[in-house]
Amino acid sequence: MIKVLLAEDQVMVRQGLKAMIETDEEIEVTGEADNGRQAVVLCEKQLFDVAVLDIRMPEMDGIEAAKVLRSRFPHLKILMLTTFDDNQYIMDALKVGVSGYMLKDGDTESLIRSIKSAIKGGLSLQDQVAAKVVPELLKTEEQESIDPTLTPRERAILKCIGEGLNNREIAERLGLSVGTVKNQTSQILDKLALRDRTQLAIYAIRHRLV
Amino acid sequence: MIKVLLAEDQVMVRQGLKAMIETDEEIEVTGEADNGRQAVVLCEKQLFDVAVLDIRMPEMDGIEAAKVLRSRFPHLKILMLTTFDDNQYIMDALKVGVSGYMLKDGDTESLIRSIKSAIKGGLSLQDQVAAKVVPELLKTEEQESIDPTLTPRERAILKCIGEGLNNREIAERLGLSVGTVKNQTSQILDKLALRDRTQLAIYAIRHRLV
DNA sequence: TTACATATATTACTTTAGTCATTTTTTCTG
DNA sequence: CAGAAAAAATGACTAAAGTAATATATGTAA
Repeated sequence: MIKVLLAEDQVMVRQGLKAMIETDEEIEVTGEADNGRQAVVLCEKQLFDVAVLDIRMPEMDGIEAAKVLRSRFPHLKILMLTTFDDNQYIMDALKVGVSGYMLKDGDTESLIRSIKSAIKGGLSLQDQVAAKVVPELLKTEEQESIDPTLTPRERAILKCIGEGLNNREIAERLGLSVGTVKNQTSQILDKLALRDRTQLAIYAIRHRLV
Repeated sequence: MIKVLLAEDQVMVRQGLKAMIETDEEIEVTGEADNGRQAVVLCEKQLFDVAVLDIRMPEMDGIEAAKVLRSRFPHLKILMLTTFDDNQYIMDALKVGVSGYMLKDGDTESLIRSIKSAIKGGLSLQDQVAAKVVPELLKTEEQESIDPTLTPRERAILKCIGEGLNNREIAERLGLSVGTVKNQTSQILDKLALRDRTQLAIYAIRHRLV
């Protein structure tokens, strides 16, 4: 039997959710809370498998509560529930490490499916939510392609610069003389049309060489 | 009626999928292909709403095909189908902009749900897939908190260094003398226990100051 | 007001980075 | 093997970065 804690400040919504959840005979709502703080207190007294938290609650909101619960009860799975598909909320929740994020206007089956999936280590994202959040996450992933005229040696040096090494350290690591490293660095600066190693380091990081 | 193109090299699997998909009376498989190239050719002749592509196919794989289809037929929604939940594949597919990524061992309903969701602009990620890929994407998002002992001025200078400015440029931008900028930089180096401005630039970027 | 802290500036100095012309060494290729 | 091409090294130089001690203004709390 899956024990669920339901935290939601609007009583009617909470009762509706409880009824929805308990249509499944493997799941049981064994705790209810009006806000995040109450949810945390309840978790200290009772054992739950899954906590379903509304994002917007008085006193302590869902994100805060999730953060606390994640650190104190690592095995507890957390599902966020909201009417808003606000990007920032989604990001925050994902960073905390919740097991799912669903909109309240979802249907009974998907809520139940999410609870069961959370137990198995899955992460439930409703399709509209995923469609919003994944492109957002990918933004930081994109990297412009690195200048192809750089030789492997030059790339190696550029990488070292991106790690913050000075010329002597680079020379040691690559088995070159300091003078050679300087010369190569000049070459790289030339090819990339940059001015100094600081700009090279920035370039290296932005192009994910390091 | 939703018109679906099904690209999958194993005939039996393809027929199985077709049967599964067509249990829904709103969806119809109006095209079948053995590989990515054929899929592209078919799309040039016929109009489809959704293309379901196997990742692994001879001649042209699903990712390649997806790339081509996305650029030539922007309104066509693409779902990737695979037996492997390989991280790299998922990333590649998401970067191309597919509308979903599902494992072949999924059930009929979820496949149909994904097709319908794709039409509406959703992005279907099975829970196991999302659980793998989202933490991966978040990795690059994390930023350690910046040293709180830095003064606002020092932060401003650090930011400038992170943009690749030299001391003269920083002095101009902030209305200081070059000497002051140097002194402040020394201060920052001291506080952050770093050695030179290159390492400062790296710090600035990693901490999302720039 | 005194005294103290803070921010900025100045000066003089050392070290590192970067440029450039030239040479040496290595590697490849006919 | 000869000779060209590429990679690495040298040395001499300039410019920029970084250090450190000290000076000057400005505001603020005792």
